[in-house]
Amino acid sequence: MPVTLEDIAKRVGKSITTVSRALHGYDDVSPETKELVRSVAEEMGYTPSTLAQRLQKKRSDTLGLILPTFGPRFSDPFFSEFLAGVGNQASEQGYDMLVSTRAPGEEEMNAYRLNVQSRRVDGFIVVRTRRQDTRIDYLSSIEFPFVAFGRTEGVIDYPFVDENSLLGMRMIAEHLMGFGHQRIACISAPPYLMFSEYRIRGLREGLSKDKLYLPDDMVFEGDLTLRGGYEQARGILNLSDYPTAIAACNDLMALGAVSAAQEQGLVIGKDISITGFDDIPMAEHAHPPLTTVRQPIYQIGRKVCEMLIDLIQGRSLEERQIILEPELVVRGSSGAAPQN
Amino acid sequence: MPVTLEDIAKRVGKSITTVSRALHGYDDVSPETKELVRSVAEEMGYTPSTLAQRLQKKRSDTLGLILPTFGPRFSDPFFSEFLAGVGNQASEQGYDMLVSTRAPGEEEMNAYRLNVQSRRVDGFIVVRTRRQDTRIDYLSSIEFPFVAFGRTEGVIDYPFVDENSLLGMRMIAEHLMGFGHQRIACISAPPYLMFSEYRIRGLREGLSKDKLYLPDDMVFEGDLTLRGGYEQARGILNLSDYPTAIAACNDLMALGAVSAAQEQGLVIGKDISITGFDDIPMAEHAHPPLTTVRQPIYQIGRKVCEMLIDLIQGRSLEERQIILEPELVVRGSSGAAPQN
DNA sequence: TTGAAAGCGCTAACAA
DNA sequence: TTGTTAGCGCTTTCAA
Repeated sequence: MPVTLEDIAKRVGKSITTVSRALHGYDDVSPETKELVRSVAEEMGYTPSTLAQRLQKKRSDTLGLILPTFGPRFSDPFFSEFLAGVGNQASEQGYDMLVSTRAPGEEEMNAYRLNVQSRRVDGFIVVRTRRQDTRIDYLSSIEFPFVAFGRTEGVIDYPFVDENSLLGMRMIAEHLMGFGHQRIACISAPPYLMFSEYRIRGLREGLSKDKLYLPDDMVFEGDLTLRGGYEQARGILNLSDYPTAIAACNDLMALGAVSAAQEQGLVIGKDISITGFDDIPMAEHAHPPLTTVRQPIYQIGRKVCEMLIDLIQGRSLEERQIILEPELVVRGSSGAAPQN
Repeated sequence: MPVTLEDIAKRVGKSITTVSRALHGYDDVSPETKELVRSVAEEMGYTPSTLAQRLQKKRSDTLGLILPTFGPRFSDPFFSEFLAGVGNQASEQGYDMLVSTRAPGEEEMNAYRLNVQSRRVDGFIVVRTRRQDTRIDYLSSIEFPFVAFGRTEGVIDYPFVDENSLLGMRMIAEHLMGFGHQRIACISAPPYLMFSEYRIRGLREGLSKDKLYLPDDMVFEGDLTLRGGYEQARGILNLSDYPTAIAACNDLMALGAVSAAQEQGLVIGKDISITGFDDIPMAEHAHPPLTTVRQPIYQIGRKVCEMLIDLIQGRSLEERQIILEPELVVRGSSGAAPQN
């Protein structure tokens, strides 16, 4: 049986209240009592029951994070790194993190509702935002604390952190055009995701500066996985007059595309250029290393978490809506457009 | 303010006790009351306070999972998949999952102790076991429920799930020997990890069947990351008379090794064979796809979680110690040894 | 079939 | 400086 305040109280011959206050360092307890209580608590190996503390304080000191995933073989390096960021920040600030995975849909919404209503978490971190995002609609409507990683369509009045995808893809466009590429394909993300639009638009806008166009039939929708990138790239490479560059909307798909191109005997960065987005650790160590746009995922995780805790504790955020400027990382997977 | 039992009690003009029993479907409540209570609860949007329930039941209904990670750029596909398995099983059985990341060491042990003593979790899942594992020593010594993924040195009397690494690497050895490889290097895992020993030993035993040897200077210690595999492989390829095959102890390092070899202009599966272990999703989609040993990571996660819940709920396990037989997956990264 | 009362372990307002 | 009391929201004996 774990040691309780009562056990200590009995041992030192004081009331539970006094013991509680002594342990919290309140200064309306005599130094001697304080010292006594502390040493006895230490000796008895006392640790307060979080359950009891939480019930009394009416807080769970817990942050919720529901990862949107499809199928069992979930393995997105992006999420693991984000998770590490959130998790480390949370534990530094004394918060627990409740993690689960759920495919987008009703089940997912139920998970949000259950966690809210049963008061299991004090706030949520919402990742991979959608153009119309029922999670955000719900949390906003009940004024439940949350911070989003990403934006949604329309006017946004909730706190979020996002990277400037538009600019990121514009940089990719300029980079590729600088290499003389004129025919460029895009492997995009599912259109219901907000960043999908930003990234395609960024690419379009970038290309238009040199009077280049990205026709709709040069946009191939991928599912953000390696396999998805691989499959879309195969489709692209089967075209009679396939493009000289492929800009994928995340690194995983870019890596899949690299794989498909190599399978056809193409030399990446020479016969064809392929770019990604995110700069996951693997991007640097792929062969050839991937030209991509860096998002400081771990740092974003920390930041989002910190904002959420501020929100929960009623502090006002100095920055409520943060858009990070991306950084182009040029590596071997992109090069001069082939002449012919 | 959330709806409480008391609110409902007032509305229906009954006692809190009766409401509680009605909602739990006890049959010492009249059908009418039961029906009334239920509809009112529904209408008022009642959800019980987990905090209160937990305090009263003296259970947290929460499973702990502390991922051992080094540094911020944590992105191990292996863990994400395992996490998904554990998480899905947990939520199906009504358990929450408390996840955190900690580098092995004192901080990590403190996290275990804190979670135990503050009664934040009912049990732990211990991953990536070490030869001498203080986490397991600690949990065993206080008889706290846990299930390990992996084994430790010596006699084992705790519940675990593990794959047969020994056999897995033996299969790799046989596979490579079948292709005529005679000089084989190993990129191993940090030696404090238990599976590191099994895998090296498996490789050794396998090779010895054909009277081949794995000298100590052909074992290169990697850190299980892409970069680690890359760096060790570069070292290996710098040897004047480098081996014709590299057996890495996990897929991530194998992929790093592939990258290093390709950088030297080698054709994988022809000039040099490289194998992995785990069969992470990426293994299939790498170029060339990776020959490896499959571990059903997601399923293992589910199983470990299920066992832990059985343990917590006092059921006896039908199988307390499970060793899964591995499956060799032959793909393009391995082939006939080059002649010369 | 129902309710009163106790208690899970803690914090905090108030009184002494 | 300390203790008494109440209460967080729930479950569960015990008595009616």
